[in-house]
Amino acid sequence: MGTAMNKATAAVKGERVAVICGVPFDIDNCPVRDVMDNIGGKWNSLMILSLADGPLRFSQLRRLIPDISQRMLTQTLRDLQRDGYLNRTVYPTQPPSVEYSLTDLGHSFLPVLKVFVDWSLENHDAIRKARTAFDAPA
Amino acid sequence: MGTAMNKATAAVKGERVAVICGVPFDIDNCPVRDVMDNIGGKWNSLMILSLADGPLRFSQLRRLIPDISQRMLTQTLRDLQRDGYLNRTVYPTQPPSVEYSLTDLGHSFLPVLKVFVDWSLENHDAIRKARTAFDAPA
DNA sequence: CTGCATCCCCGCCGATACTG
DNA sequence: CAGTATCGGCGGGGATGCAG
Repeated sequence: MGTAMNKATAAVKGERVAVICGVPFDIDNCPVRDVMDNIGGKWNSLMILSLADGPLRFSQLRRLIPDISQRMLTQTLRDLQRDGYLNRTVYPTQPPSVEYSLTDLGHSFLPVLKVFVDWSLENHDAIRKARTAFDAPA
Repeated sequence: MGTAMNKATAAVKGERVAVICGVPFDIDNCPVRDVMDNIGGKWNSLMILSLADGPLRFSQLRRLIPDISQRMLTQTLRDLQRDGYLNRTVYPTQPPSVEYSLTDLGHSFLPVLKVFVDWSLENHDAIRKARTAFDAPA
């Protein structure tokens, strides 16, 4: 869900806005899309949920989410920190330990995520059924 | 956010589950991830919102969301139909017209989306500020 | 322990052209 | 009007190895 755009179209169009449900959507700088980019990644929402109950260190997160690679763990954490969801605190021990915790912004997002999680759990079966029905040979 | 996995790792691992916030997350078949895949695409959520007020035809959607290509419009609509969010009704006129509308599942998702949209609008500035602060040269 | 660098595959998405 | 087909770029994300 990138906001990327080549220069040609960028030069032609100017601030196209779609008004949907009374909400103006700036196609080129859409808040919804922007947030979706942040938490739509493979591990991002899981990461925020993991820190809901308190700070965790890198290796703790690694153990909590068994299937993530170091690479993606590092990258996901950096992305979320960059967008203000996470704090990163380095303790100069030997060897060093790094603790991650939710910011106020991160905490404020938890209820949103909860609504999403609840709906997903409740409707996942229906979705899977719809999918297999659709894929069934006509 | 694909649930894809090569056979080697699939054979090795068996039903790893991470318990986060009291909710068990089946890493390999995670409802949250599955739903996120559905509506995390570039146009998907916008499409659902567009149909919130009532059914629309293909060309109407095209006009409503000016920057989408035919290809992505078709594909997005098919994906959402496949997962049960949308109905697709063909009227055998000349030339044919096709109408898209939300299913019950699609309607039930609107409140979830609204929570998400509201939060995004409210916190977009904070996120952008966090981002530029993070990107600022140390 | 925490992280970065590299290689590489694959799927999203755009642009363009063509069909009933 | 409502699609389908094809090509191609770009980025997400996994595997592996190295570093402080």
